[in-house]
Amino acid sequence: MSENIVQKLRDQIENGIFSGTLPAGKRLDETQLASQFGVSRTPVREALMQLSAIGLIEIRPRRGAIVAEPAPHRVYEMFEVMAELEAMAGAHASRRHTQADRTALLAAHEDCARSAQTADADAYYYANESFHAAIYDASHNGFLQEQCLALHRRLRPYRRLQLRVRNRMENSLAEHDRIVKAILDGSADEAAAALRAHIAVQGDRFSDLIAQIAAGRSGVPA
Amino acid sequence: MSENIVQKLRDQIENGIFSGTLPAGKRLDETQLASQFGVSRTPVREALMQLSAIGLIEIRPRRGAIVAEPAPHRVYEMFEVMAELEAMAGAHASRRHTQADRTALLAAHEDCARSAQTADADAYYYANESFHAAIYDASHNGFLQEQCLALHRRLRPYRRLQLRVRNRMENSLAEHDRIVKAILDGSADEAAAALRAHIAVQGDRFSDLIAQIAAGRSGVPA
DNA sequence: GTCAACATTCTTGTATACAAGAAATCGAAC
DNA sequence: GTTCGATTTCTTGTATACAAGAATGTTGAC
Repeated sequence: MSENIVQKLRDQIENGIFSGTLPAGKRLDETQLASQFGVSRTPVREALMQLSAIGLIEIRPRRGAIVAEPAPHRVYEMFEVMAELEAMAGAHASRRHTQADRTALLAAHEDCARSAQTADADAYYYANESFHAAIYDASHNGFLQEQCLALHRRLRPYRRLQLRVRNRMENSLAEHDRIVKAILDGSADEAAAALRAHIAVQGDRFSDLIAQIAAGRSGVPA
Repeated sequence: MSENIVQKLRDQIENGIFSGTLPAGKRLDETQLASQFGVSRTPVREALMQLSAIGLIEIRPRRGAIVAEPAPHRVYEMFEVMAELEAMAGAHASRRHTQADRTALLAAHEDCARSAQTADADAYYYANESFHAAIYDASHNGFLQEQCLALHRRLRPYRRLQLRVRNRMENSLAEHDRIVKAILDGSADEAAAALRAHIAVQGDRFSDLIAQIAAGRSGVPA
């Protein structure tokens, strides 16, 4: 029961950030959070520090914590790194996968296909997470797996926006197909290239989105 | 002056870990550390949590913190990831470097050469850090730079052991030469390959070292 | 003599009190 | 009317007190 208070707080605040209840730039008052969750400031501070370590919030000395608001170009940089890490995971997976890995990867892939067929964006979203997790798993590099999961998680809110884009699900599924084939074939370079492209396109789409928003803002008078 | 207490504690403990004063597996008693540094337990706890976030120590609920003792294969995994991140940084650097980047990279390279000539392992060690930092810098991807610096730092104690190995400095310098040429030439693939090899060899050497120690331990009766 | 259970002690986890720095507001002077 | 400064208030940073769980040692029974 102990120490889970911090964990719980961390998750709650994190959810608040992902769900938009706590928008970027929002100030996080320790006292207020403490009374809101019915605990003292101590565990709140610890939770905030953990979130700060992940990069989700920013703690400015003596000036409190705010929800981090990474500049768009920073998010793009993160997608660049993510692409490379995924490519690496794919390359290793293609060389090291076991029979169990094959099974898991194919199962996740079929889940994605099902969700795409019914055009269920939410279901696709979760199936997609499992798909990528299966690749990390098959890389048989525990550290790489951790890094990928952490970054994947951190980019979640930016990826989520993108499934709305027209045909994104179909395209994504086609890309998955190429990835699966390469991994099961043991073609490390092809797997890496396919994954690199699969992720890079998300960074590009994110950039487009930002550009659109910027254009919309400056073009249309408020 | 405030908040630096935590920073200071973090650095002190970190130094203790790197220097071996706090060996892996050592239990870190909050009360003891607090009285040792003349502060209360609160900032000590915060420092420990930060170190835990980096992965340098491990906090077991209700059972205190111990200096992390990553399994050798985990360290090897970390070198694998480091190799890929450095390769990525090198590739980007070769495409994006500015005149200032060239200058900085060459200066760091020459520093390394000087240290190697005088066979000054410590000096080489620091020059080498600057050399790699210059590459991260030239990648013009701030997030990648942060990730590289963090991992580089975390692998520091394992890298440090290796300069003692015969001819390691000369070989390292030759590898640096290849890397510099590739980056300044704008040959992204060659830069990536050179850096990947440069780091991978360290992982291999680490493995050899572990194997040697294991063999020595089981071979020679205590 | 050994094993198990209970009690004691030690350490962590949480709450609260206190101190110090930052921000905001109010007032005065230009 | 605006700007600069001081005071007050609010929030964070640190210390300490208290509670709860884990580890260890002792005692008793088999």
